[in-house]
Amino acid sequence: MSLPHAILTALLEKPSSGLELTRRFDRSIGYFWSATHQQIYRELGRLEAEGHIRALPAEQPARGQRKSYEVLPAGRAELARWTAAPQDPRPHRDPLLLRLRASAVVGTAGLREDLLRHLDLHRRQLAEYEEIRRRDFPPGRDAPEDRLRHLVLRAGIDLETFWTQWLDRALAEFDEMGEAQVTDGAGRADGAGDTSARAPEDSAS
Amino acid sequence: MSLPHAILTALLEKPSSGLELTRRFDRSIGYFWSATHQQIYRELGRLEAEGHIRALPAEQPARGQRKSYEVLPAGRAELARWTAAPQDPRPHRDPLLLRLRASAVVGTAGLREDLLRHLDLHRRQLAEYEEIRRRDFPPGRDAPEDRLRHLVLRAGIDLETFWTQWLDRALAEFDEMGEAQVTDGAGRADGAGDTSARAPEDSAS
DNA sequence: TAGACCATGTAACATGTTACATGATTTG
DNA sequence: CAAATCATGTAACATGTTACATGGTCTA
Repeated sequence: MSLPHAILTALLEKPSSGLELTRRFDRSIGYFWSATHQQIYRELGRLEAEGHIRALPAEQPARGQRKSYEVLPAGRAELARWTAAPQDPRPHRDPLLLRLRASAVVGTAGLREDLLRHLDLHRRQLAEYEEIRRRDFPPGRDAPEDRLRHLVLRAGIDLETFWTQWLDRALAEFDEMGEAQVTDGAGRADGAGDTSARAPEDSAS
Repeated sequence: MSLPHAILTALLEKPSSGLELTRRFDRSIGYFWSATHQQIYRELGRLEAEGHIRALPAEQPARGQRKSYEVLPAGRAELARWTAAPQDPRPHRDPLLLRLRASAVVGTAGLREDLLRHLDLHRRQLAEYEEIRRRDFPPGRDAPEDRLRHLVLRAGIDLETFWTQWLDRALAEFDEMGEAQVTDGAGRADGAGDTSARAPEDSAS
């Protein structure tokens, strides 16, 4: 239920064509709500059908011609409604944590390299956010809109900081485990294995 | 591509029926890969069809009868393969950050209460994780599997810590903005509004 | 024996992903 | 004018969500 509202926000900030939106989703908005161009075109169609946006009049016809959209009053009202309505936090879904947990059962083979790769990616993302911060939020601006957007950016910075720190620690643990490491993996995929590998968390009642 | 692997991990830790899995997904595994019972039953069916798991023989017939599953060698091998294979981090999707950004354009009405509510929810989750940590990871255990699972738990703890801190700060900002607050919202949904509300991040290139 | 809950499922739909198609514009 | 790239889309599929259905077991 969020993609249309992400698009409405982006269009209110600046009327755009589908491709422009796609590019902006690769930069700013997409940092916390990503979308592919297929999703965006599909959603633009729906939003137009619902009367929330309209194509800017510029006598452009069919395929291959760019088409810009702007938000209509009904769209703005819908966005305001959605923003004000309470919403529960959505549950996390993180494959990397899942793989780590799986590795406690089937072995850590291959994982370390990918942790390193992720660490690098998160460091780059962090650097990118900090560059944006330097550029767009110099000390002393405090229009409410700037404060709100700065707050969002700080969430991104703090999240990436968390990941880099956590991955550092994870890698340190991997190194400490050293030889004692569970490198089993497919080695005994013959299934004669123990099923005693219960995870502690499940011990709860 | 992760749900089947989450289920394989859970079943390796302990063979279970669909409902038992559902409950465990509400507790431990589900903290970083949630799933409803419908998803779980659908996926159990597929995993069985693929020969990755099998129902434990216990002459239980049709509907309404519990059916336990265990992982077969092929399933364990598939899990090991998946765990070792590199995977890119998936992009974030966070409606709350989106709403905050939208509020820079359509007003902050209603948001503060929901931030408070989220703060409360994250504090509770944090307390729950710390309770699990006290119970299951007393100092001095260092079997590799425990270390790996502890690492995962710490990611949960650190993430919830991040959210509580960030929400604290966000609420402080809201209070500072005070009267100057953008409480507009539907107030001028007549659409005569400014479209000059460009977000700084978009100024790139 | 009626109602609550346990346990497994079906169906319909919404959202997200991947692969491909098509016309327009630019550039060598 | 051929090839690359821009811009908009279609189709098929995978995943996730919501609402409901069905039979079994327990308890007042």
